Amino acid sequence: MRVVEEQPRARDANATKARILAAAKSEFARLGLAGARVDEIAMQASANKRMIYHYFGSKEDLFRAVLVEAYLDIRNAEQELELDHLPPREALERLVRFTWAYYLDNPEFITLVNSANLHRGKHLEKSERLRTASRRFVSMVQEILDRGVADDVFRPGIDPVQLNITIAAIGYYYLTNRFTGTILFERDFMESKALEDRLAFNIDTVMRLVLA
Amino acid sequence: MRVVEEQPRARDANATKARILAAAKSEFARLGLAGARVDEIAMQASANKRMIYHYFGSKEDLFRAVLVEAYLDIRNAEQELELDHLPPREALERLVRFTWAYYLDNPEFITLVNSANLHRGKHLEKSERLRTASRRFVSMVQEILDRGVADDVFRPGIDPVQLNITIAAIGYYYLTNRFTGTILFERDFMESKALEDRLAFNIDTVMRLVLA
DNA sequence: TCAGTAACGCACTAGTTAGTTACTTCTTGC
DNA sequence: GCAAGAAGTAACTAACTAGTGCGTTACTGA
Repeated sequence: MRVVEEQPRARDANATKARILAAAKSEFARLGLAGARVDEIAMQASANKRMIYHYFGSKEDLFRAVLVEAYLDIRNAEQELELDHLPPREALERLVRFTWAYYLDNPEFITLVNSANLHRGKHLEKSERLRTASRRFVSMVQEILDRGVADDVFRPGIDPVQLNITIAAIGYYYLTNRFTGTILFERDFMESKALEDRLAFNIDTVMRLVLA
Repeated sequence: MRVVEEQPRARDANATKARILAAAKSEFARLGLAGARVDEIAMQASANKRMIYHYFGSKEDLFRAVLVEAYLDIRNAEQELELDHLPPREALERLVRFTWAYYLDNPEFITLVNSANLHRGKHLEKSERLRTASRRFVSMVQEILDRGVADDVFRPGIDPVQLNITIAAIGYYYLTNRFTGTILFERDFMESKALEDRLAFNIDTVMRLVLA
């Protein structure tokens, strides 16, 4: 007698791997490496826990895979900006707006990076793909700065890495510490007016930093 | 027969509490709330685990106590700066230098704040002492800005909270993400020259932001 | 001086957790 | 059409972990 039954899922290694990775990203972002539970990741991925060990080897290696993917995602998004088609001022402002929007739209990126650094970066070692992507990103900013200096709108001698760090910092810090910030400073950090104000302040900060 | 024996420790509730709190701060900073182990904290404090539950109630309440202490510590240090005796420019530069030095000298503060925010601030709720301390800090910066505007060295209309956040951000981000930063940007973030450069860049950033 | 109380410690428990064993089921290249 | 390997599953384990029960030891105030 054949009653209504769940179909066994079509077998698809790539899809299963992707579901595990997505569930892991969400759980590691929400609870950190130590706080996340492998069983919970398996459940969220609608996969068997054994599959996690089959595809990724260990909890730490899964975390490693999540981190690499998260970094490649943001570096890819940055490349799609095509800032070299814009005048230097517009290009830089667009980069500041993009960075801010990316953190807002991908809050798990921030907590993953925090977790990676809590563990002193040991899950990110020697990934040549990441280093290449970062190099390309720094060159992109360097080029904007060079064009700005040539046009006499930016002052010379600005280190593109320091500038990058600052652009990231002024958005990242506000968002990662929004909970303690909201409590200590008695204002809602996530209210839309507050977000607007912060973005405007950040654009102003960066422009005053680079303008000739 | 009395052989050589450990003396039972003199009983001192405050000392035991303080040792537990110090050990907890170190462990929570190093491993996060989920990663820290109550047994390890007890061992590091040379205390019995039972004492932790006696004095603090639970692992989460111990974490709460560590966080409140960490915030009160930095706010107290800030108050000792006595910036109101300095001309506005010097006062602001001193604040930037202080913030940077505090993070460098108290790296556990940064990871504790990150952990507090990973848990969405729920361990920091409704501490009136902290709110009072924060208010006093914002007033301090507001006063520097006001004096600067009166002296025509600072431009008017700067929000002291936004300025505070930025001053914290540009130091905090660099240091908290120094591990991934070192890997991605292929430079040692903690080398003394790198630290100097970053501080100089940050002072420059803040000055360009506020100067008239 | 001694009873009451606070500090302290041992040994345990109930529940969890990363990782594994031993198996079945599906898919694919020949 | 079928062998072989890959995908998938359930049940298990050994180690761990927050929290506790219950007893002992040192202070302290009356």
